[in-house]
Amino acid sequence: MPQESSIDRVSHHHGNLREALIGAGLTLLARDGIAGLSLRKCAALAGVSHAAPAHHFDGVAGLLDAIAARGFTMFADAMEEEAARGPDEPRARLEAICLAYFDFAKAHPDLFDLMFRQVWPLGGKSEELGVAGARAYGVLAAACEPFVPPGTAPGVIETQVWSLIHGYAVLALVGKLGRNRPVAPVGDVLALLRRLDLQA
Amino acid sequence: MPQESSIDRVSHHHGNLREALIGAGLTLLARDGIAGLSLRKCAALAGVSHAAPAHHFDGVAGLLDAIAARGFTMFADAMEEEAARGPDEPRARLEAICLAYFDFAKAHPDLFDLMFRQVWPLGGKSEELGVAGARAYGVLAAACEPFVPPGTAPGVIETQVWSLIHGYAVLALVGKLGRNRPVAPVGDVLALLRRLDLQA
DNA sequence: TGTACATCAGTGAACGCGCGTTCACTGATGTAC
DNA sequence: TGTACATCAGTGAACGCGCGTTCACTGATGTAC
Repeated sequence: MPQESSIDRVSHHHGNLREALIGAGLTLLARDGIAGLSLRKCAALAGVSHAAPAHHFDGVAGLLDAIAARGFTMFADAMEEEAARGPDEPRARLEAICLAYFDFAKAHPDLFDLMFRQVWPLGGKSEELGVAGARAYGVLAAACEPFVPPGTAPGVIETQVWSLIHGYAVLALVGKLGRNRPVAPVGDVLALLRRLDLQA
Repeated sequence: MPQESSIDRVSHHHGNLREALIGAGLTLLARDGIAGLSLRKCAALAGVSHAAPAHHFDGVAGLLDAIAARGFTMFADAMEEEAARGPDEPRARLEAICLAYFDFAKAHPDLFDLMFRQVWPLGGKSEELGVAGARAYGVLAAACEPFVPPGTAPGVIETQVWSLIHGYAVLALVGKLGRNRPVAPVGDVLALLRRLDLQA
């Protein structure tokens, strides 16, 4: 019987350490927040020495980029899945996507934070991150497309919808909305969106 | 001639170290970003040993709270000043305040980031921070008040306006808006706001 | 106006910590023949 | 199918760094008398 189990694997070769490190990063982010995320902790959680990640990522920056990229992929997937669950109709799609946007931010607040932080000063530093971020953007933009009146400058409608939902999500996470009123995701998100009075 | 100059002051008593440390924090934030902000660096920039701040703040957390509180005060001041510069009329006031909101975020991106980060997990940890944050919120809320239709639940209109402008500001800072189109603050902010179709 | 003294606000040395990175190394893998 | 060998992916020890905090200390301030 060949040694196949991944549990009592004796080899010091991991198999897919890159994946394991990204997974460890997501776990740490969820458990301890951004402050609890480090290259050494990811390595430890993946059960590997802290020098091992160097064979897979370009320093800690590379690991963070990869985690953020994974985040954008999960994010895009979540929006697409939610949209696919409802009717294939422009308004229903857009509303589903906005709800998924909010839910994702709420479910993974620290990952969400990392994603939008990581994307910034580096821009397209990592190809992978750029692609994943663009895909997520594309999902929202495509859902907005039916509502773009002819002659409107490109990007305007997306920007408006995006600002609204992103701002609501960020403020909800930050707890500021709780000062005067509790957050009521579904109702509020839809009310907010309808306020824009988009016409298909 | 008594030694009065603050430059060649010989005393190891600083005079107003608390203020100086907050000021140093703002400078570091503007120069090196959040990553470049530490208790030791603030002390160094204020020209004082790194053990000195302990006499004025409860650890590094206390210093960060104080810097964030100062940020909210500057923020509220900026919005009020911009509103005071225009006509005393509801719509002009609200538009001025939204523009000031955006401009502040753009002028002090890392401070803005710290403010909204600091306010979160701790809640009202620092009395000073809570008061300053509430004041900034109050400025925006007051400007929204004339647009609250009778019978509307409290906080709803503020939340909508706030989400929109905050989201736009955050996305602009993060550089995401630049992917498809440049940021055109004045026009875009106002177009966004008008989209809500508020009625006085 | 002068003196004694408690309090205040600094200093600077030392501590331990977790961090990212480097390095020589070694055992496993997989390819060439 | 077996052997030689280059490459790959780990180990673990060591490095230096900046961090926040603590501590005994000291000089300046300001109050009581």
